Amino acid sequence: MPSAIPHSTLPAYEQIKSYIKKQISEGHWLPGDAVPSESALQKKFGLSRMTVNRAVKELAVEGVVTRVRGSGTVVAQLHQISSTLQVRDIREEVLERGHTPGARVLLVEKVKADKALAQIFEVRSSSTLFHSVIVHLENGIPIQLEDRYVNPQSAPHYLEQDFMVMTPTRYLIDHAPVTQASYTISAAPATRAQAQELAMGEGDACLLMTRTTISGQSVASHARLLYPGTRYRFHGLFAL
Amino acid sequence: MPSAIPHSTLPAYEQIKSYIKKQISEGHWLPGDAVPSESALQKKFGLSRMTVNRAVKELAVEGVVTRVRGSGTVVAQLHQISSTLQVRDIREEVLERGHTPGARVLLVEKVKADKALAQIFEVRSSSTLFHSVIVHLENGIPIQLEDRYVNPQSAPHYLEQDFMVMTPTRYLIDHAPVTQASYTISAAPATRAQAQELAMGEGDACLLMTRTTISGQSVASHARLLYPGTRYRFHGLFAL
DNA sequence: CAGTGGTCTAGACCACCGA
DNA sequence: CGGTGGTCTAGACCACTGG
Repeated sequence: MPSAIPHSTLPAYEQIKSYIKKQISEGHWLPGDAVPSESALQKKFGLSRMTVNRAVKELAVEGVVTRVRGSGTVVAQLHQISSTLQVRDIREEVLERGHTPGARVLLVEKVKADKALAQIFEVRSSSTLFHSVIVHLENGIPIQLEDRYVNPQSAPHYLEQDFMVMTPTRYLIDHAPVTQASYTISAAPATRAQAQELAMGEGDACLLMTRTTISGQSVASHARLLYPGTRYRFHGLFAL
Repeated sequence: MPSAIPHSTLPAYEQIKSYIKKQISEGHWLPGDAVPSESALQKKFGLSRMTVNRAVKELAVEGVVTRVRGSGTVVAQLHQISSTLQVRDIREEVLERGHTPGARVLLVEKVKADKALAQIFEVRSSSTLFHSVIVHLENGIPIQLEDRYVNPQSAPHYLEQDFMVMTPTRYLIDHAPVTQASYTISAAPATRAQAQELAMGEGDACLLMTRTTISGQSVASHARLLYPGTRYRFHGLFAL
């Protein structure tokens, strides 16, 4: 009697997951408490071990439980409020909100890498880099000042793009497949020039995201993304 | 001939994952390109379909590929630079850095919910709430101003805690199991009072995280966490 | 319709942990 | 040592997609 999918019902492994999450969220199983072993759950639900294993393994990936081979499964100690922070193309983000994206290209140029840039890109000082500065708009209002350097080796035709319609992020995604990226989020006051472009006051609080992406073996791009603190925020959601 | 784990080597499914990720990161397969079907990979690697399925399924969960039932698997369009942003207990974070945590308790009180708080907590106006304001220190330097409201129903003994040694976050994790949490990250200027507690200037840029956690059926806590923009940042890392 | 991925089974061998 | 989770197999039925 294979395939016990009860038709129009949740998959069996989802039911096991729900059961376990319910016990935890209702406080019956506290952090550190043991979760029934796979064989126990197998008997309880009348399912094969592979199915039970999938359910509990996914909960472990989600950080709900902790598994130790040879020892057992326990309710995770730290219900870390972790969730994937989506870092996406700003233009697509605006479109998704049903608003009108826009861009003002302030600068597109070649530059020689100074010491700091050379270190970030792991190239010799005075190597050529591409540089662009763009203000992104949402319904005509500035929401991001993008100051970006690009490695010519990763995207030789970067400077020829029309950044009014194709954002640098989008172009790089398509032409320099990302293998790694690191970012930091902090806060910074707007300089006089930045404040002017973002239509805010000098010294006003901004969100600053710096992002470095690696494509293949080389550093492809380094960007400083400045958001008006009052007009932009990152969201996250965590659900058991 | 079961169990073809080649001993001291990566699991078979990891090898398939590596193979696919390598093709993508080397640019052989571009976003939108088809990934070989499970049956094709099965033949290529000489593995059972379940093993192949696990490999590709995990890549789908990680956002590397997109799968459509009946259609096939393609390289994901947007290599979203998404990574789990860990939101953790500040004290544990400081300890992990090998530094000395500290705290100054500025305020611990009962309050009547005003309209805004009543809405957040989904209780009647003028219901009782707990309120605490604490400055968290790292090596004696202020790094977070925590202004938190707590639902008495979720943590009746909240006010009796010694927040010098047990952070509110930690206490709530242990006593009000989190089932959901939502947060936003934005930037804000420090008010005069905030600036004083955080040892910075009035109006200086701060990172502001607001976080609301739900435990069971009720809103357990709402916190405004203010970080000096120059002394604190969130990190993230994404790797294919 | 054939091909795809989604789910499931009933076994199996293994590495590891704690008693 | 027995029990745990980690991995794997060789089948299977199903829902869905596309031509």
